[in-house]
Amino acid sequence: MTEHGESARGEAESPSAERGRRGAGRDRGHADARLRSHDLQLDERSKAIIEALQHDGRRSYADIAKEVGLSEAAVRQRVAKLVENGTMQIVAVTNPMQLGFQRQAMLGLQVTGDLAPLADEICGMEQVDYVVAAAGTYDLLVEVVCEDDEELLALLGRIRTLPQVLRTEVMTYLKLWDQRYNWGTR
Amino acid sequence: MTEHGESARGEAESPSAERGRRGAGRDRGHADARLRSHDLQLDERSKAIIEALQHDGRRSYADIAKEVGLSEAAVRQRVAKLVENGTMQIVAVTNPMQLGFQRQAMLGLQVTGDLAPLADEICGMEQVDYVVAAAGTYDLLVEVVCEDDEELLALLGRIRTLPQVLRTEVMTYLKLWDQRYNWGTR
DNA sequence: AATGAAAATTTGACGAC
DNA sequence: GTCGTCAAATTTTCATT
Repeated sequence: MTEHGESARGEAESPSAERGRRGAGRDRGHADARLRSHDLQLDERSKAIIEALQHDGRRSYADIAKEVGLSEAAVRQRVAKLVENGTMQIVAVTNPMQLGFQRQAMLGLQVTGDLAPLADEICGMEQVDYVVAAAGTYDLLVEVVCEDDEELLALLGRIRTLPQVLRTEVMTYLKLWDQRYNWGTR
Repeated sequence: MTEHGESARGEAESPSAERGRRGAGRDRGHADARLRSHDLQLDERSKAIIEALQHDGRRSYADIAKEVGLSEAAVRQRVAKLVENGTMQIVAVTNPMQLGFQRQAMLGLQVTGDLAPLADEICGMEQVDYVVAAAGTYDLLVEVVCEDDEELLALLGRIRTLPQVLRTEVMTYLKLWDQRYNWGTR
């Protein structure tokens, strides 16, 4: 079944399906904003389904069904809906460290001018995995993942060269303590 | 993703399976550090497998096999190994916004004393989804996801009350631009 | 890594609540 | 609209090479 595979990402283009928290796909605005957060009211069983899949995205529907007290078909339908909604997506997430990316950092950028085009340009850089506009000291927060210091240095050079970037602060990661993705079920 | 997540930061039970990037699980130290990043050399087919699963974590092995030119069994074995290693994990990631968490922020903390116990305590707060020790202006970067401003305010109150926290800067998220999780295959 | 057979799961359709 | 049952198709598992 390529299917469910497909359906799962089928809409890859589908908005929220594209991202979870950091590390999830890359969706930006939600294309289908039909469903607003306040419209969503998950019952306990859907939450349980999400929790199960947050632990193991390939767990069988039958297995989950037994756990939450629904039929396999019901679980399947709910998962499909959650994915269509963009409420959830099932994906592989990789470990940068294990893959040889040993230098991660958060960049705090103070910029001038229109944020959108700048953000787009920065998003286009392959070492960048997270770009968010913020209110506070920095206008843009950018998380980057590099193989080593040399790559980070080169990246900083490119970013600082951008005309709109006034100041760049580098917050090098020393140790990652915690990271979660269990929204909606806490 | 304990895998990469985990390996990155922990060895949760399944290491990387527990986290991707932000938003992935919550692994911290890697128990099975057998595999160090520099030991890892993925061939093109494993990369292709990872890429396929990054798009759709439930895609069938048979389907992937056709695409990468391996047998189903081979794909399955490689995936199992990648997950065991903590290089990758397949999980559901949810969209905070869609689930009613409309206030996200990055907190920059300046602290004193031993970082570890403080980081652990902050990790224990349910609104916290990402804690990283950094070099720079802030000792600790904490990403939080709240339902609303009231919850954020309450959380800030708790954090600022902690004896070790000298200063807290709040960088409220205005717009999420990009978020990726395709490490290892860029 | 690949093959083949057995077991389990997913899929799609249909009916019921 | 959501759920459950059922049979068919597909996939996964496991032993084997």
